[in-house]
Amino acid sequence: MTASDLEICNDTATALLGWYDAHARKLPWRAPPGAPPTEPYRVWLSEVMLQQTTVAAVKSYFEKFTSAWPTVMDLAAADEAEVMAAWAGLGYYARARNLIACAREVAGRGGVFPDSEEGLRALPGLGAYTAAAVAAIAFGRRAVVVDANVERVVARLFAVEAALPAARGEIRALADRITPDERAGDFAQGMMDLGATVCTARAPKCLICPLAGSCAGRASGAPERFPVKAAKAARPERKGRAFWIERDERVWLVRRPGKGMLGGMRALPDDGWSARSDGSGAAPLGCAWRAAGQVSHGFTHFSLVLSVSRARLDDGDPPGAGEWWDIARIAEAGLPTLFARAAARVTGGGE
DNA sequence: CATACGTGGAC
DNA sequence: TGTCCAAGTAT
Repeated sequence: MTASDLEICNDTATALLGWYDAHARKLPWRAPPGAPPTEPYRVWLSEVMLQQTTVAAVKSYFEKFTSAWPTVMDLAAADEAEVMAAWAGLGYYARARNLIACAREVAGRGGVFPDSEEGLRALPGLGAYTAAAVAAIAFGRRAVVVDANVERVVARLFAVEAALPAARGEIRALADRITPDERAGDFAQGMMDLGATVCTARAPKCLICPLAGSCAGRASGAPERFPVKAAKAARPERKGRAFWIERDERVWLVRRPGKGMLGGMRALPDDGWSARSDGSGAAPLGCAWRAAGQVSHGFTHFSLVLSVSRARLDDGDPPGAGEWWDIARIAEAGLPTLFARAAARVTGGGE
């Protein structure tokens, strides 16, 4: 990098930090600019919750988790089923499984998080982004923090023509160039705030952007063209069935296998639908089923039309392993949204 | 490098 | 209404 390049990068960091000082969003897990950092537990918890998830969706979950489990030691000692149920509705449930595993690993270290990016990266559920974010935000380490916001801001700033995901390496190298040695945590959060509120995916607000003066994307006249993205595959539509089995004001719930779709979560019994294929259509019991409606649900890589059937089982064994759950307390079962919607078809609650 | 993995909001 | 998108990680 030439001396003049270096100057441009320093100016970028300075402008971004100045903007952050004045415009930082106030968030429950965030220390104000310049203040002592939030404790590592809260930074880590928020970062895991925020993976592929909007700030608005995370807020209530963050409050719920920090109230129930104020420290990483509390979370490590928590009942797994309670943690999974508390996560219900937030999606990407592998995060919750990894959250528990990570808390227990940290508890084994006396409740102390590693303070280096490399040490953090070795923990379950912490990839390149989260390890860098926690190192920078909680420990003030210089780390190159690249999430979707930073990718977009950097791709526009430098008018990166290569398409994602192949452009990841190039964008990361550019992000490295503009990351300052000091205040790396504020810089990272400032870049993310800028991406979330100014340099937005659609209709970027270049007129109020602190980096507009040096932005190649803006100079090109079409900043919204960046980052260039590869075309996505079409998502198939699958059909499946779910079964509401009722006895004495209770419903039969199962727990899904630890891995795969909705892994580890409570659920209604179903007919084995998956991203790869429709369900078998077969009911788990030979009894009088009544149709209770349909739920259309979009997942990331496929969409599902789920037909809900109900039956009363007054005597005899319910199918497989599971538990009878009080219908009046169905909201506390921690059903993922798909099954919560299916249950609502029967109970009339929610939708 | 590609794929599996949730959900809700914006347009 | 359908499509895109969001503070990604694991395999």
